[in-house]
Amino acid sequence: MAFEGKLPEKTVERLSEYRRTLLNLLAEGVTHVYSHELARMHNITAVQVRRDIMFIGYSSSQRKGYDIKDLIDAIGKVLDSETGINAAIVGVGNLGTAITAYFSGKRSKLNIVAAFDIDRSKVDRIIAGVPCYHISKMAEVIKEKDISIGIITVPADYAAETAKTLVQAGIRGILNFTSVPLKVPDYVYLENSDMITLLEKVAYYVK
Amino acid sequence: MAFEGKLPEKTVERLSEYRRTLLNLLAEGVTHVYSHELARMHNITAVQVRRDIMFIGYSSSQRKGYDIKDLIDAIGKVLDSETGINAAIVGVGNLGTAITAYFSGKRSKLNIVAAFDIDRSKVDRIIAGVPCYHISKMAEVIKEKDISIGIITVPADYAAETAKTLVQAGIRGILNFTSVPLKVPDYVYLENSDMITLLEKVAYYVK
DNA sequence: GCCTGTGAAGCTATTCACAGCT
DNA sequence: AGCTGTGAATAGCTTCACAGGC
Repeated sequence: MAFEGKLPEKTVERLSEYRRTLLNLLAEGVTHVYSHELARMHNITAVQVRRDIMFIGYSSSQRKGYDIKDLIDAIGKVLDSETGINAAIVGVGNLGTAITAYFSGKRSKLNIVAAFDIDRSKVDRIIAGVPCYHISKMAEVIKEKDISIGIITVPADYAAETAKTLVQAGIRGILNFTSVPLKVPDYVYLENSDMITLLEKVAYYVK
Repeated sequence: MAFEGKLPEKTVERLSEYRRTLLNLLAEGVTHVYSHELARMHNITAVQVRRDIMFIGYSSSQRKGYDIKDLIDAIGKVLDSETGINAAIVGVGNLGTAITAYFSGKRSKLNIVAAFDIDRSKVDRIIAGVPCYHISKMAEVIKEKDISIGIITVPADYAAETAKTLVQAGIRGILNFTSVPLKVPDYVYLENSDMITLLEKVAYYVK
């Protein structure tokens, strides 16, 4: 019966990863896993896996490892919102399209339900299963569709104003794929993913 | 005179970010910054900035803040390889194209010099300034062009074999954008960036 | 015997607090 | 007076070591 405060960031990330592995295993007909198996698949230690699972308050009833189905449910219980969460993507370039496509029909509790772009040729079309609106409609559509997460994949020059519009429209979380550091109020959760930094990091350690 | 062991991971990431901000400031004609200014621009504390700069052994000579040009050089001295580093991207879909485009002509010490895909319609063309080869040529081109970093943006099903081929071809670092956890030998530096996990993380904290 | 759950130790990263420079 | 550089303290994360269950 998982009921706890906030989990460590790293644990949240890994739980998301475990879950996908577990779903794959389940699809292959596997019913149980040991912590050391899951660990090996993720290149981490078995203790780490057990620690993470401990955080969500799940316990394996058997000694045949964790019951995969139960574990998936337990992870869902802490990671997912009961009501479901809607996200929108702003910037339907290559990156935006890639991310949208990645998601099409994957999750049930977390969905990209709208895309926005300035380019009139993209507007009013369906991109990877998601309807695309003109950016001038952002605030309106966000409220209408109860969207709480904004994914920013616009060119750098538009990043700041996009973030501002999203915040004003009442978004609660932003996933920023631009290299521009954004300013958002405390109540908005901001996660950055900067490819240039990632590549420079790899380059540093390769050197 | 920066010469030190290995920097903390987070410091490496932030240095990369500082550098881009500093380059922008320089382009605007600014010559000096205080740690607290740089900090505000990145939503972190001034101590953090100073600590990071301390790690690279740079000292501001003046009390007018850090000399931007000098600081950029100092960061370059630790982050960049003297000889330059070449990278290749495997998988020229939307994501691969986006990343390649992001990089076109940006860095001088770090360049994407080749792209690979199975799709014959993409092969032998120039994608965002980078020549695209058929994946069967991977090992050959990697050796020929002295490529030491591989960026994986292929569909999940091909991720594992792509990594294997890259490693066998002598790559030293991998930047993995698929959601598949990869197995690589110790001497290969692996960095993962998983959009699904990032989005689920935002969803968790928004909830 | 082999696996899980977990207190305690160890390590990494951030923040505090302040001395020193100009 | 206002900024930088840094030892010391704290917080966050991972690993060790082992008790307890089948």
